Order: sequence, then structure tokens, then C-alpha cells
Amino acid sequence: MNPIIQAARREQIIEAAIDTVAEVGYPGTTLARIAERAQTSKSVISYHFPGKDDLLEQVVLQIYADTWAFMEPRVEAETTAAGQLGAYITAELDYMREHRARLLAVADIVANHRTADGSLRFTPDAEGSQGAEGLGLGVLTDILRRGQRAGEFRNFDPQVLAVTVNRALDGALGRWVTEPSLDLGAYATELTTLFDLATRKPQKES
Amino acid sequence: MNPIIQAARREQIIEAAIDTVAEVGYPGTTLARIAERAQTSKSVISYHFPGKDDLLEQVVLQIYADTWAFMEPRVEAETTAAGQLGAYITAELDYMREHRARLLAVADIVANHRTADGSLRFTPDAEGSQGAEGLGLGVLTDILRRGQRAGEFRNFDPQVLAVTVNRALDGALGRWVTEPSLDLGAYATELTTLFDLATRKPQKES
DNA sequence: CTACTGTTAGGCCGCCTGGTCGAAAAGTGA
DNA sequence: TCACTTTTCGACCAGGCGGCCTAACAGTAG
Repeated sequence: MNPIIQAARREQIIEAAIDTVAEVGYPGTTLARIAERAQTSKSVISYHFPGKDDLLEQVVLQIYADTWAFMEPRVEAETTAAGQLGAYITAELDYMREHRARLLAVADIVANHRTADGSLRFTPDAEGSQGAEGLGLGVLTDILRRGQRAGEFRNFDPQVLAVTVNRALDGALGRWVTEPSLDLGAYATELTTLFDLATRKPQKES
Repeated sequence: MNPIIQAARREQIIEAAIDTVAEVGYPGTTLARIAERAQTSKSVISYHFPGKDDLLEQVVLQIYADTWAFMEPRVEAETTAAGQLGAYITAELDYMREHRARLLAVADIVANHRTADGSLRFTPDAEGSQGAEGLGLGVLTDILRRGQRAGEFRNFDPQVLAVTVNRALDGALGRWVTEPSLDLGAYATELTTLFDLATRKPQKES
């Protein structure tokens, strides 16, 4: 009945689930471990969530929303498509620096979570990002398409490039995990110039 | 005693493991399912392999070796670093077209397989690719470094670019899975020009 | 045929999984 | 204080897991 306690508990459990996935990986994530980290019992999780699958889905949706809430103003602040692309890359890496476990968890869940019939529940490499707007491929593809229409960008396949940018950011996360001393700021400028060169229209007639 | 039967059985089991991982994912891969697909019993797997972990490790090592055996001559045939980079991308996508399950399985295992202490057993995003030479980041990094030394490439971080190329190829696989009609040949040329533009030295003094 | 070795099958084990249940606890309003 | 609802707890369940064991099988050499 008390919605405040409800929300707080759910938040606590979600946070525990994030840390668990980030630490032991998707296959090692069990209700018992999540409960232990949240300092409760499995039953509490079962009381607040219909099941493990739903919990992990909530984790993904919340992280998507949080991440995009952080990134959106920085992307929207840019006027050019090239600026938006750079802002997208830098913003995600900035968010990553402060929320390593979140992005680690979301990547792990998205890559592994499946429905009962065996197909992946989240397939972010397709056109429509279901559910959580932003942070799917949709936003990125839109930026790229807009840049092409505006004549800023050369003629590439926007979906290929969107997937590649997303994977590049995942790669940064992966390397950061195995090499914690990695300079994410430098990584951001590396990727920004990389994709700037890859998208920019070759200088010809004005 | 009979090494032919031994090798054949091992091969058969490894193949069944590949298909299983590719179909149901790493968390859904069990000895029972692998045995079922190989039309044997779990005991046979236990007889020929020390355990599930070792089996999956063999899967990764063999696929690494096979893939690189396919790619190496095509990469070595090129003389310029840019040519080698393009050949690397195209060759892996060509291999992918004929061996979808293999690359799917290796990606899944590498991303999820952990040692007893909880750390990832394969961490291909680091400098040294342990065990299997080729197909790690090492070869790619070498190509990029050589291109820089030869003056073909601009001054980027070779490791960042190597990780990005590898992830880009993973992204192609991911999209191909959700969209089987995807034209991998077109994807190859997209990625080749993308990374050509990203690595090429800007034209200035000769 | 016998004796032996390498291989297979299926039942079995302890363990852990996600999830449920009834009862106890904590909170709430009169 | 009381009655009532919401929340927590630990025990418990059926099922699946990786792995093991024993007995039977197939070859082969003598």
C-alpha cells in the first residue's frame, strides 16, 4: 500500500541486481545472490517483482532511461549532426565513467536475456528499439540520416554506422573493464575523430 | 586407443556444442542439450572432455584457429596496411557468411565464459590474445601500427581502432542474426570504406 | 572362444535454481 | 487496545544442473 516503501524497495532490489550482473555476469546472476547483496531474502524479490525475468527487464529499461536522460540534453545542445554525433559518443563515455556497473549490466543482460521460446528479448541491433526510446539505434540513425540530408555527411548506410558506433562504445567499456587505468577522455576524442573522419563529406565543390 | 575415433568423436561433440551455443545461447547450453544434438549421452562428453568448461574452451580455440586459417592468406596477400585492414574485414565477413554458428558461438562464449573465481576467461579486448594467435587483437594492432610506421595511416591509438574494428564485425554478426536478408558483401564494403576513411592520412605534403 | 581394452549408455548423486507457502512481524487507523 | 493490511522471513518444493559410477557393449589379438 505504501507507495514510497514500495518504490524504495524496488529501487534497492534493482540496484542490487545491477551490481550482481556487473560482478558475476548474466549466467551467474541468481535471485539468491541478488537478495544477499540487497541484504534481504529471495521472497522479498518475489513479492516486489513477478519474477527474475521481469526484474532484469526493469533493470534494462531503467538504465536505458537514465542514460538517455543524461545524454539527451548534451546531444540536443549541438546544432550540427557532426556535433551531435560527437556529443553522443562523449556523453555516453562520460556516463560510463560514473556508472560503470550500469552499462556493464545492461550490456550483459541485453546480450543474454531470452524469452521462453529462446529468442533474444532485446535486440538493439535492429531498427526499432522496443520500449525504451533513446539509447536504441533509433536516435543514432536519425542523427546520421539528418546529417546526410543536410549535406554534412557522405553517403554511407546509416544503420551500419549506427551499429558500429554503438559497438565501439561497448568496446570502450570492455577494454576499460580489463584495464581500469584507461583514459576514457582520451578514448572519447579518439572515437570522435574516428567517426568524424568516417562520416564527413570529402571536401569538394562547396 | 583408437585416435581416429577419438578425434572424430571430439570433433562431433565440439560441433554439437557450437550449434547448441549458437541456438540457445551460452546460459542455455547444457551438457544434456549438447549430448542430445550429438545423439549421444552426457557420459560420452565426460569421457572425451574433462568437463564442460574445457569443452567450451576447446570450441573457442578451434574456431579461432579455423577462422584465422581462412583469413590469414587473404590478409597476407595484401602489401599495404590499408589493403590488409580491408582484407581483414572482408575476410572475416566472408567467413561469417559460411560459418554463422561458429562466430556466433565464439562471441557468446568469449563474452560469458568465466573462471571459477568469477573473472572472464577470454578477454579479447586486451593487448595479448592468450592462446590462439591471430583473431585476437594482436594481429589487427600490428597491421595498424605498421601502417602508421609506413606513413600510410594517420596518428590514432592502434588499440582503440583495433577494438573498434573487432566490435564492428561483431555488430555485423548481430545485425545479420536479427535480419537474415542482410547483404554481408555490402556490409563489408561499408565497413572497409568507413575504416579506410578513419585511418587514412589526410592528404598534405607528399 | 577367450581375455582384454576402449567406448557407450543410463541411472544416480549432491547441489543449486526460480518460485511458493504459511506464519510471523511491522505498520496503520479507530 | 484492537482489528486489519502490508511486508518479511525461512523452510520447502519440483526440476535441472554438472559430473560420476557401474554395467554392458564393441572391437581385436591370441
